Amino acid sequence: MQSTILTSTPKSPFDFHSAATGHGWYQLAPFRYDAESRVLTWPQVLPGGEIIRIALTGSQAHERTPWLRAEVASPQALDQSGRDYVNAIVNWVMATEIDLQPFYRRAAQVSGYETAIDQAQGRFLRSPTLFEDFVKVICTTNTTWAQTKGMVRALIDGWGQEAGGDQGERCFPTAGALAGASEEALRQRGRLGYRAPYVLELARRITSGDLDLDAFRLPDWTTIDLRRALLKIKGIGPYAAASLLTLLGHYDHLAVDSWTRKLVIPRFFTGQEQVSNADIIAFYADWHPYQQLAYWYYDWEGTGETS
DNA sequence: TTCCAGGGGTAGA
DNA sequence: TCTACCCATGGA
Repeated sequence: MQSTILTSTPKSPFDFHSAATGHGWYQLAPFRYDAESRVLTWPQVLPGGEIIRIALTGSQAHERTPWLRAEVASPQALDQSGRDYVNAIVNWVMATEIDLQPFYRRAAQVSGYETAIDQAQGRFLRSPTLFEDFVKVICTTNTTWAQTKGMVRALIDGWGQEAGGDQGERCFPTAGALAGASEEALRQRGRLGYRAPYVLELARRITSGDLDLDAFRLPDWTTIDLRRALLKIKGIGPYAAASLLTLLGHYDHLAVDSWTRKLVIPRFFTGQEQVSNADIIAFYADWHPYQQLAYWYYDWEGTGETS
């Protein structure tokens, strides 16, 4: 096993722990996060089929110069293209390119965002591929978090490549691997239930070249067009599209779901009956284009609410 | 047993 | 665009 160290410089400010744990993704396999040592690890298939293991660490909010460090264990030493590939992946996963300063400038004018600013919160951990994020988002719909974790685990156990190592780790399955599965197997063994045809169609469209998820990363999408394109994919509805928009760095579409209402109404609409979703969207309108960050990174716990 | 989880597709209006 | 209805799964 060879070891390669790769380093990069995220946009300032950057806090590795905040970036890793900003939302629940770090709890989903094949990610593993050690909160004590603050190391995020996962096994990764390279385009050539080689399996590597990535261990990420990074700077804390108050360090003068932000840094991200990837320790890569691979069967053979990484060549330049392998290093470039891993570099691109780790920076994508940690969302290091996002400039949070405009959001902080706005947030500094109101209370409730002191923790977010102090701890450099505002990034959302992404999976190495958009396929993985699309599947995981589909696995969060109309179910509990415990079951989401179970579905992702079952997909990895059933269709992910073995990563070696002493704990029987596996990679997240490629689109090709899931495209070859039967719907029945995804329903039962993958625990996807009625989501199975959605994941299967997604995997098959990608494998056939009918759908290129990476096109969604292009910077020239308007949020409204991107959302419209996401909604055309089977299994992606308003909630899932909003989650994916956030992961893709579009924060100017606030998705109001049952959880949003549970947090926002008692805090900002006390005593009001019949608060509509439109009322909540209007409440956040002057945060444009950071509505989603304003909602997500408000210090709900600091106000007695739980999140 | 029944309900429901930070939904989504479809038919029908 | 909106509403009713159905869709698997598993924990409470």
